[in-house]
Amino acid sequence: MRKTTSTNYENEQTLHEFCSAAFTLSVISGRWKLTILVKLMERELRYGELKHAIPGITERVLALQLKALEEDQLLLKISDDTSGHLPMYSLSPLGRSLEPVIRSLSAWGTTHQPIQNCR
Amino acid sequence: MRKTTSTNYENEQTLHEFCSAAFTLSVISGRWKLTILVKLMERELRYGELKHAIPGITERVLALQLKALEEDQLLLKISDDTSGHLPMYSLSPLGRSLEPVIRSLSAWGTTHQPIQNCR
DNA sequence: AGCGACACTTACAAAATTGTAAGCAAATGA
DNA sequence: TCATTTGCTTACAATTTTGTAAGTGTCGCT
Repeated sequence: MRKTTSTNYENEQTLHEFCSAAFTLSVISGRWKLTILVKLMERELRYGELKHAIPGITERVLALQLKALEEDQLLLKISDDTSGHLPMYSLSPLGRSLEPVIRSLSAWGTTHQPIQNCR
Repeated sequence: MRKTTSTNYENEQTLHEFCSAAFTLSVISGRWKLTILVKLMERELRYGELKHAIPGITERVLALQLKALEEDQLLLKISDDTSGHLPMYSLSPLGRSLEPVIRSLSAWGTTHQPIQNCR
C-alpha cells in the first residue's frame, strides 16, 4: 500500500495538479494494466479467463491490478448474487473512454518501436 | 540499473512484443518524465532551467530522467564544445512525435480528473 | 461427505524507483 | 586568480512495485 506521508506521494499529487497527462498516466501505468484493459475492450471476462488470456501474469498481481483499476473506476466487477455467482469484469464507461488514449499509445508504439510486432 | 535476468524484465519485454501501447508507456513513465517533455515542448532548456521550472524535482532524479529520455532518443543534449559550452536539452524529432500522444493523455486527464486544474 | 475448480488472499522476498545529502570538476565572473 | 555558479555524480536509504509460493473459502459435482 502507498504511504500518504512520503515525499514520493506528495510529489505525485502535486504533479497531478500541474499536469493532467501525469494523472492519466498514473491510472494506466502498472506492468499489466494496459493489457488487461485491451483484453476487456474486446469483451468482458472472468478472473480465470483473464489469467489464461495474459500469459505470465500471476494470480496475486492480476488481483492487485484488477483492484487498482476498479478503484480508479475503470472497470466494473459484476458479481450477480441472485443468479449463483461468477464475477465478471467489464470496462466501465470511464474505462471505455480510455480507448482513444490507448489507441494513441499503440499507434506511436507500432510506428516507433525498434522491432515491431502485432497490435 | 535494470537486471536483465529478472522475471520482471522478461515480462516487460514480452509485453512490449504483444502490446505496443505498453512499449510507449515504458518510455514515458517515470515520475517526472512527462513534465520534462512538456517543458521542453515549449522551448529548449538548460539543466538549471529545468530544475527551476519543475519544483520539487531533485538534481539526482532530474539527471536520471534526462539520461533515460536521452537513451530513448526522445531528447537531444546539445553541448556545443566549440563555443565554450552550456549544454542544452531539446526535444528530438522522435520526442516531438510524442506530442499528440501527450495531448491525448492531457485531454483525458482534464476531462476525468476528480479536481481539475491547469494544463 | 469428499473432491476439485475457481477466485481470490496472505506472508514473504526480490527488484526497481525515488528521495536525501553530500561531493566534485569545469566554467564562469569579479 | 579565486570564489561562485552550473551541471552533474556518488553513497546511501526509504518507498514502491513486482514476483514466489502457499493457503483459504465458496461452489458445484459425485
